[in-house]
Amino acid sequence: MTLAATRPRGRPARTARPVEETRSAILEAALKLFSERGFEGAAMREIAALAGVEHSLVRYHYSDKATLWRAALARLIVDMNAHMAAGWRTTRRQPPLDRFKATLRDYVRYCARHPEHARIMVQEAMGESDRVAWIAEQIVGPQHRALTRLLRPLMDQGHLPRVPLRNLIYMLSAAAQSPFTLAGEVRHAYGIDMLDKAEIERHADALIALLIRD
Amino acid sequence: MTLAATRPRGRPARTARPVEETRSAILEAALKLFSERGFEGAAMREIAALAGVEHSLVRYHYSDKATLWRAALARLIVDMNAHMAAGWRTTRRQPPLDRFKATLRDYVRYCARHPEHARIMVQEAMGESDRVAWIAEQIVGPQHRALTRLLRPLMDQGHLPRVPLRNLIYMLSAAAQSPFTLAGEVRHAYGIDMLDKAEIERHADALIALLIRD
DNA sequence: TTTATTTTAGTCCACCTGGGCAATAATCAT
DNA sequence: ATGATTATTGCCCAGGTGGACTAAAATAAA
Repeated sequence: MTLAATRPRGRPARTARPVEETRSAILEAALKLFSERGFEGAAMREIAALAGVEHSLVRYHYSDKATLWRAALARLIVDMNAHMAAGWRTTRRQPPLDRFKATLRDYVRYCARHPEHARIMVQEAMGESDRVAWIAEQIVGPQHRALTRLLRPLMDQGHLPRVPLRNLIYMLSAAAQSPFTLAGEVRHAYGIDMLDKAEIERHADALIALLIRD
Repeated sequence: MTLAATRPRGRPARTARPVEETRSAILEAALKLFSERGFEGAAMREIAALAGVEHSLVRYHYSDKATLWRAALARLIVDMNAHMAAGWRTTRRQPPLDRFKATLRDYVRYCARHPEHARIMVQEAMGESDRVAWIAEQIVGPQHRALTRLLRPLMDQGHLPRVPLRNLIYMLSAAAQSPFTLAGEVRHAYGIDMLDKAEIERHADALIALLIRD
């Protein structure tokens, strides 16, 4: 009893964009909506719409909602590692303390560009879902091990406050991320756009001043 | 065509608990679920169930989902103000720097006991909802004004790093909250319970060491 | 060419969602 | 005692949800 002139089923003629572009668009949309509304709050149909695609296609590429979530986060990590590694290489021959300062600044820039990162971490870190375990194992573990190697010698030389490394890492990351994670709040409370280049650098300066003792 | 022996409609005989207790239970449940799953993710029926109440009753006391959310957050603020004000009074005759340290410690304790607070802030701070505006006006504004009055003289005396106050406030709060907001992650990554008394005090020590220069 | 695989879109479903509404006992005011 | 108000429940609804399944064109393989 179909009466409206509906488009026929199936793959449309005139092929659209290449597959990798489609997958990429889906992951990007997923990241945005998961970070804005949480896992349950983000609807797959909405993610599909944002990626300009039908909702069944999302389930074709990523069979589950959970699978989609994991794929989106995996991409986030790859991006972050690439960003930080690039910055790390460009400071190759500098003295360790300067190198650390540059890395901090680089991390602040990353936080500004990818506020979804911290937001998703917070959203998932409480519930009983197995997503927490996945995050802890895939992301937090490696990241903290790397940070420990970086921070310990600096602390031994007195450039950092002498506190348990674990606590320092959590304070450091949170302090770097916070104004960008809460950018909407800052905008409403202060009328300031945290994504402004000058604001980002100002915050990097503040973080360095807070941490480093030289 | 009802065939099962269903309980009759209406208020049940043998009155249950007093109203204020019911309302309180609802707000508590709401706070828990909103913080764990976000505004959209938390279902009113689930909130009701957690409060041991039928879902229509939630809508009787708090007509909207949005209204319920506001009521829950309002209660959170009242609790926080009470907690912090109490601590503030007990340090009455101490020198300002000691008083500030004690306040920091007290704030860390509050963060440990109420991780929902920070989690909800993060969850709402991005979307376009009017809840962000509400938070900025009702919570962030007053809080930051009070903190500014507290921090400025200490910074002038060189007890704090000389950075823009706004950035300092965001870094300070985030650093205090972070390991408790992410308690689930910490548990998975380090096998440590952040709600343990010793861990809480350890983090307070770390925060004080990070901030204060004397 | 024919055939199999890949990538896309449409449809259906059982379930859950927030909200609306009526029923009803408890409580309070008169 | 009676009538209004308060606090609670049960039930209904239109709309949205994730997921299973089908239809069909594009592409690769034979």
